[in-house]
Amino acid sequence: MDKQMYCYKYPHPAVTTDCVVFGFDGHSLNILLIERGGEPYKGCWAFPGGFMNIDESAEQGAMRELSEETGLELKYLKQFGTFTAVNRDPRERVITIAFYALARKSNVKGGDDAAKAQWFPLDEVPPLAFDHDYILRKATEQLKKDIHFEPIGFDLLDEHFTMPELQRLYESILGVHFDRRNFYKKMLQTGILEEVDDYVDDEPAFFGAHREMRSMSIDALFGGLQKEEAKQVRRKGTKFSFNKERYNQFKEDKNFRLEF
Amino acid sequence: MDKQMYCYKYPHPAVTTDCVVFGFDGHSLNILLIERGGEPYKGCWAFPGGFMNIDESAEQGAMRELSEETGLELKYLKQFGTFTAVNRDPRERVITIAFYALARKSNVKGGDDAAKAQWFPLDEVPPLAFDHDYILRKATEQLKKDIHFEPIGFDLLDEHFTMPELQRLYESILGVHFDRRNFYKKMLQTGILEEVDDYVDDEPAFFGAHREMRSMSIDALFGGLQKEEAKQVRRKGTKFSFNKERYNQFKEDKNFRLEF
DNA sequence: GCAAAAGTGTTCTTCGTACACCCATGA
DNA sequence: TCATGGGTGTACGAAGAACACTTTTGC
Repeated sequence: MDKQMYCYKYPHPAVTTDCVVFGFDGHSLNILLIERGGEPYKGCWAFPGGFMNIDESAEQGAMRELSEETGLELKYLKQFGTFTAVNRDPRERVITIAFYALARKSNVKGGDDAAKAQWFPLDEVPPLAFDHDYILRKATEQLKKDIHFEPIGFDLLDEHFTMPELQRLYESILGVHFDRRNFYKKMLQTGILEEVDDYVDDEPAFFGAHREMRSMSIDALFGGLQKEEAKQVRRKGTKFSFNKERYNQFKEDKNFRLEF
Repeated sequence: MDKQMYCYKYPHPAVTTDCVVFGFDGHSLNILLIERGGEPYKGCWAFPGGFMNIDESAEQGAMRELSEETGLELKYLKQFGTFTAVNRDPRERVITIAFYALARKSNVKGGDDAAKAQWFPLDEVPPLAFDHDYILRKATEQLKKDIHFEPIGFDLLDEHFTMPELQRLYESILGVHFDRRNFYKKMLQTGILEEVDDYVDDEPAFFGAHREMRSMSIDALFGGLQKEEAKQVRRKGTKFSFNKERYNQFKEDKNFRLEF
């Protein structure tokens, strides 16, 4: 069993997958690295990944390795390049198929192959194993391009988020600063955001309990005041959520853009 | 020699490259296919490509195969995806790294591995071998995306081209129709096009030969007429060329777009 | 109560789009 | 001479960019 070998008439490269996992801590963009437990590059930081099995697709392999090494179960991986330089691995000829993933930052623990897994802010990434520095550069370039056209930013935030959080995310990814008012306007007029009444429970008991029972006269009496009051109560940082149905409608419009 | 085998502890997939070559005949977008001379899919049409050698990168392999099978020597290949479905090749586990290329349509002759190579308009492509139909769809999607941001269209045209030619190219790729005036305006205001005086030799001998010798009085005398005449002579379809230096300047501007 | 962050509207400029006529060429 | 295709300018509307003050919250 141990001595079984797989033989081919022509030499075959080994094929690995690598996964660049992005996360957002509210202020800067991070990536998830594992410290390599074995040679080569033992002790160096590298992307989660490993050899693709012969009976799985690259996507499946990348997800399996990600789960084994970090415990993360992500539904979406984006393939952004395959790296084939002849000497990129000292062991043998290895090509790697690279993906990026977007994670809501949660606790990530080390697994089988990884001594440990750890988040690093993008501007404090240590030198990486293999050609992973180069791969990282390509991954961030691709993310920058993609976020202009797809609502992937929301995969990096909690389901409910505030507008300033969203803005900081876009600014981290694109490395630019936006005017707050213009950002609000543009995001809202895409139509894909929904305001969330996170704080509706805090509103005065009268309006909460009797919402359906109010007579016309009470409405008229409290009209202006009621709106004012509700607004004040709700505002502790207005929360929004991404509305996927609306996105599916809007993206058909040729003029729909998420661009800035 | 014939019996030498390459053996590995774990099974390795074979790795191929495939190349989707786009060409433009002045009216519609074409792709270059070869008729397979061997099994599997003997007699089917497929992209030029083949097994990657162990001592070459995927790019090198793709260019080598392209040259061997079609005689084309192209400087730029764009990697747009790696296809890894487990059963995509009946022989063994094969993954393919796919590129697209842009060619100025010239005479392409069959080579070693290909019984013949032939151009097909995109809307008359026959059923293809392996998963090449799927790969073709991905290639055209990628080309559509890329042409918004990179001046790759010019690689499909002769060095000197007319504005209507350029417009037909964009319309073929994007599948839409543009207003001629708006297309002119937009293309010219990108600043990356240069008008070419292809027909300067045709201008009246007097102005051609004596350009530097004309006295003020003659200039004054012929002023309006001269401009008119020169213009008329030059206009047999104004030719433009792509100015790479200017592109390199302009693309730094954050507002630079080739989009429509 | 003070500092930091959230929320909100208007103006100006730029860009996209819609649209019609003249000229040149070649059948 | 007629039909086809190339070449050009303007006016309107939409979207982007610049910009300041008030309210709320947390220390």
